[in-house]
Amino acid sequence: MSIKRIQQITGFSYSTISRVLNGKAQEFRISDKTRQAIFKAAESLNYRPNILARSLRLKRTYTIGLIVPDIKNPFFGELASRIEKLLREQGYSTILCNTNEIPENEEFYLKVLVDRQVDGIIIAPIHTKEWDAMEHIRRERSIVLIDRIFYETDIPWVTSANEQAADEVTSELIAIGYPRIAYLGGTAETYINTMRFSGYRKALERHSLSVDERIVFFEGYSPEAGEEMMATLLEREPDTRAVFCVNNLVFIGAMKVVQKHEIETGRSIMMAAFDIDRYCEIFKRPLLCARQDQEKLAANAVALLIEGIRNTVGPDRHLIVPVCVGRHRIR
Amino acid sequence: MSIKRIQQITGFSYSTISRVLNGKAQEFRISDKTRQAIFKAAESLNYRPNILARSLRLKRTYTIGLIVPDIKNPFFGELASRIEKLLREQGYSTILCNTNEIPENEEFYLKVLVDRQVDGIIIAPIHTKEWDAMEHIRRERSIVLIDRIFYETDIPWVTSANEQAADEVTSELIAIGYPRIAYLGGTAETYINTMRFSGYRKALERHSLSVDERIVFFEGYSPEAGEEMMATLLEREPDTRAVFCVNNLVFIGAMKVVQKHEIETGRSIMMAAFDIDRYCEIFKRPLLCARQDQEKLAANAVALLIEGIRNTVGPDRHLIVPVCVGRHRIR
DNA sequence: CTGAAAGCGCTAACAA
DNA sequence: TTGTTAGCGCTTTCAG
Repeated sequence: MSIKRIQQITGFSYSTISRVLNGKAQEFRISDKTRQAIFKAAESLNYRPNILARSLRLKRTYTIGLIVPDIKNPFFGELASRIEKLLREQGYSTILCNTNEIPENEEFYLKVLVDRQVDGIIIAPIHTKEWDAMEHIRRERSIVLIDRIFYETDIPWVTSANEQAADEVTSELIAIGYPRIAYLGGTAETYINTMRFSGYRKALERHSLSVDERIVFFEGYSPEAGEEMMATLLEREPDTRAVFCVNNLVFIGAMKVVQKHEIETGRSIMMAAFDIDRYCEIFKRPLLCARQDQEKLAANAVALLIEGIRNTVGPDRHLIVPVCVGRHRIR
Repeated sequence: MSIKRIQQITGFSYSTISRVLNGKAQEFRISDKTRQAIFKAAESLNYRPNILARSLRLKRTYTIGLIVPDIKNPFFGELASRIEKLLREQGYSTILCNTNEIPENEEFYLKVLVDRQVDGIIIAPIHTKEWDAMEHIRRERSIVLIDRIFYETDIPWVTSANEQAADEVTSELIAIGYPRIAYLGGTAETYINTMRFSGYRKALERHSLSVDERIVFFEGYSPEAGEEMMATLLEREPDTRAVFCVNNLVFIGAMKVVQKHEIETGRSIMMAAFDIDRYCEIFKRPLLCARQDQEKLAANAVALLIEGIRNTVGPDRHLIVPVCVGRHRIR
């Protein structure tokens, strides 16, 4: 009833009012006093356009869906925070979808977002490849993969240089005197795990070392998985000296076990992991960290998404963001 | 065009189709074969209702807004994760609004959510009291405050027993031999800081100790604030032995400084804070932690919100959730 | 048991 | 420069 209300007051028609309110006064050469009058009325009525009606008409909702596997993970927390901010600045609202690493949830949320007619979707998928529903959806909607991507797809994506960074981390560990490095990984077959493990393997091979399956684990990305893997590892190989964790959460879980072990045995273990820069600062122990560039990940994902929405797809729709590998020790 | 399409195929009218599709077949005693036919057509067309149109008509969007100060903070990350899940289970989608601790953003987001006609809003506010816009909004929309609340308001809220927990933490510190405890707090005047500081003060007073303003700081809730407060503290009082941090982030920042200090001086500092249970598990040092019950916070907030939406407000619209205080040391 | 038709609030094509 | 009007897709009276 709102535009109607303005029309009752000012006497101008729907269209004129709509035009003025949408900043098209110039375009339609609407007289200044008409414009003023409409603005005044709108203001006095505290007019707010009905976004639902507009969206229904325009078939654009200015809403995007963000699907992440675990918003509790500070890595995704920061990513979400950056993405949401950038989208907001472009006038979009963000619907948060937390899949909890459960593939069924991912499929479910995708449907929800389509039903809600979001203009686009940014997703860090659990699935490792495009499935039927997704293939269907992306034909009519802008989608961008972030962090975790599909091996072969022409869906735009942005991810980190996971393989290279894992390679660097492993090489560095070898260089500083740890030829035997355990690997605590995420779920097998998963993109992130595959790439990071591949980097780990390549570094070993370059140094004429080979992967020892007894110290390699693919259990999952959670603290619980980390704890379990580390416990099993130390049971099997109590004199482990170096461990590479696939992510921050696995690191957290592993550290629980490591701390106890170090106290009990007096032997220390060198730890390395992705995205533990926050922890690096507050541990007395030396740590090796591969730090993803969340700013670039988020910025590129949003840029690709908007390009998709505006149908102005650039040439580089697949981006790999460099990762910063660094040793750390409190001085 | 979708219901129209079904009507073209089946020949039944809009209303009949709408009724069947909304499960009102029984209510309107629609014949079985009509029902079947409509369902079949819907299925074959892969019919999905247009939520926008429905919302426009019904004036309900099945969307709620979640406003948090900092989604990067794992505390809010977990809270968001739980809230989103519970809402999802009730058929609601969640719009994420991250204010970044900036009051202007809060006001802005509130407007956005109203414009988007969300059915309700869950907010951990930065503002410390109801401001004009908010007062207006809550008349026509269900709002629930979580974590941070307003002192005097009849807006439903749920928060933790902050004062009591801070009191317990402080008493425990005193009991185990630390009569002189520094307090690293959040922004002054803020609800959380006020309550926790009050608990701290009460515990001291009960033990006939008084607050020493030289070791009390109200800088903010971020790691940066924590780092700065801790640095200033140690400059002023290099032989500080115990510190109480207002939250997990301040703790993180403070720990950076503490670690260095301990290495340089050989003197250790007893640390206590809210919501550092994750860290407790991975530090060798003893730690004292007040752990908020996020499950209850989230569940109650959602329950209150839904009550508000359904207009079935119960008697207890203001809830205080107990906090678990515990010492920790890796065995 | 089923249908006709109004209307949610807005935009835009077409007229004037 | 402004107005008329048709719809976007749905729900729901009111009328059979």
